[in-house]
Amino acid sequence: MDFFEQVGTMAIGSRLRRMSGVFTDEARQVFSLYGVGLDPKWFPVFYVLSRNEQGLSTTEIAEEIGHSHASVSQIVKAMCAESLLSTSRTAEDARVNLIRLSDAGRTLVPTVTEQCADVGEAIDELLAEAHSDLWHALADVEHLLEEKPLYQRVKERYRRRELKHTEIIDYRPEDREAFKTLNIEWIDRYFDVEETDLQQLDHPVDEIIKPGGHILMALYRGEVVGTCALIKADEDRYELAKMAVTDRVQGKGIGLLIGQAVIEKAREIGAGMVFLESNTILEPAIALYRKLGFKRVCGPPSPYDRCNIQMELPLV
Amino acid sequence: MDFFEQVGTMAIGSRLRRMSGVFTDEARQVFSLYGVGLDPKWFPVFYVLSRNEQGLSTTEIAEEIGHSHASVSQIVKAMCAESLLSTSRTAEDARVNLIRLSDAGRTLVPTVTEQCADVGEAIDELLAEAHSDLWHALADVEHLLEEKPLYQRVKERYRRRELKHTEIIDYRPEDREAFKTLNIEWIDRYFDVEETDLQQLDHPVDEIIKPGGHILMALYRGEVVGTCALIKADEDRYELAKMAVTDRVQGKGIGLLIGQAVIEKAREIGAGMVFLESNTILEPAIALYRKLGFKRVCGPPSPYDRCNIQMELPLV
DNA sequence: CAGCGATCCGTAAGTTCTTACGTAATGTAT
DNA sequence: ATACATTACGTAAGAACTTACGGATCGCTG
Repeated sequence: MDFFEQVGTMAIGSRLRRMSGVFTDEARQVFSLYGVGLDPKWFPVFYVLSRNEQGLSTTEIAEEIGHSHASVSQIVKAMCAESLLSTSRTAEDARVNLIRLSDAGRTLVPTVTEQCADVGEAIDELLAEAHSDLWHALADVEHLLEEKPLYQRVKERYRRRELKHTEIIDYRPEDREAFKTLNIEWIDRYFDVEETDLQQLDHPVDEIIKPGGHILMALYRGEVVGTCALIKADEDRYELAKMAVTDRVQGKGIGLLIGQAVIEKAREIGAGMVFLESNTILEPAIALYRKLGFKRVCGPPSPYDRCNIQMELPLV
Repeated sequence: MDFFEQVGTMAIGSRLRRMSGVFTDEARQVFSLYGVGLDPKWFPVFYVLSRNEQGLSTTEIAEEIGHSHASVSQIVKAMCAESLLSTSRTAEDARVNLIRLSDAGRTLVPTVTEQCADVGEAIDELLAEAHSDLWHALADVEHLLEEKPLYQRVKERYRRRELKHTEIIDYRPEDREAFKTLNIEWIDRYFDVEETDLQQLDHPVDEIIKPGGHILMALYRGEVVGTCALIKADEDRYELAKMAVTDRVQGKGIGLLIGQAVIEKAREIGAGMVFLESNTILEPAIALYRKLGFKRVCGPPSPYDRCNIQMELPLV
């Protein structure tokens, strides 16, 4: 059982579960000590009902105690079987089940109140003996997780790790095939490939690079997985286009990396601004552009049918 | 959901469970992020096997990760179905199922190791941001609960509370019936009622009080629930006998209270020592006597058949 | 007022453990 | 060597929730 020592904090989930199990077991004993015929799992329901004399609906109880409504429904059913509760449909709304303590249930309140006081004190004593404050630590962690879930924290690290295996390079002659495939792949999924597309995809050097543009390729573990072009519009303005990252490496932040590299490239060559055209149904892409600093603008109509949004990023 | 605020620390069990649920959900996402086909619940098993190249038995894994062997058995079955593990009976003992990672399983180790590192870091970061140290708080509480379980802590309070409703008084004429019933009740359960018993139980005043002894009665919420006699043996020595507490109020510490009162009474009347006779099958009683300070001695044979142990408590 | 989505609830089934139980293999005491 | 307790294991069933689903009922909309 030195498992926890070995894997350390990573096993915090299991550890919390185990500890909660310990408390559950203890609770069982405590409840039998006080001799009220109350199943420990009924306690939360009993408690909220004891301080809501006028009764509560299933959903209200569920929200109050943080269970699902189904769970409350089951507990209420069991407590009714012991005739601790009485239920009735409300007059105003025939859907809601108004639940309240029965007379039998109310007779338990004084004892349960005493029990609460004793248990509360005992736990306070327990927590006070510890060097670190478990109760506040739980509250802290709860808040911190709300602010930024663990998944996101891990993902940041994951990306950082994956980016070490990612490299952005300038277009090489052997990338011609990949440049085309990567783009066709996604255009085809959402739209029809247009003539303008094929023109550029088939002749990247003539159509993009020779006129003063650039093409960057993203390599992941040595393999081409993404691309993005910077097409010269005029002396000052460049278009970010033909951005594509293969599905296989989605979620590693490679899109962001190649986007940043393209903007960096634009700065290097003295561009005053970068613009792009896209479609609002490509939500992740739009989010990425926004993250890169692009703002939506209304410009002249696009040569592409599929575009319904224009964005730009001033560089000076 | 201000339930936790209202019931306070008493709901710590639920709170721990909820938090462990949050971590479990997060874990699910993290595991899918890294794309190893590993069910989060398999992780502990996978982990211990990854650092025990030579293989482990079901029970060994269970002990290591703190699950039941049945749980491990089920997990192993599932992992075998995905051919992540290989199992074989050992040569020395045909009962044990030697479990180890298969080749397929071993190929996951590097990725899982990376994942562990990332998750570990992320959680460390998370915990470091909190003001109180959750990890150490858990460890502290675990130790404190081992030392003195919650049940015991609550019980102390319960008894204290119940003792407020308990009162020890001197024998009154109207207690004659109760004095007899309380004693017959328990003697009858374990032994046969003897002639000596009946003599004293039927004539407590003549047999016990008039010869210089005392009888105390315990009242719980005004009702007689226990009794104990102090019988004069000679000028210096008194016998503690006829101690009985009704089942109904067992566990409230009333036995201890009445015992202490009897010893107090013995002190008052200048006794040099108190002795008693009992039977070792009455374990709770013996434990109580010990708690009162009595030590086992070997004395002259008892007039009661049922007695096989003698104890005494010097008062000076 | 018919139509339709939203809401409330109860039942069923699933999840992830656990305890209970039966079986086969070992140890051990007679 | 035979009987009996012990150990290791797997299966089944249970515990305490959850999610999924479907049936009523409501409120709104045209």
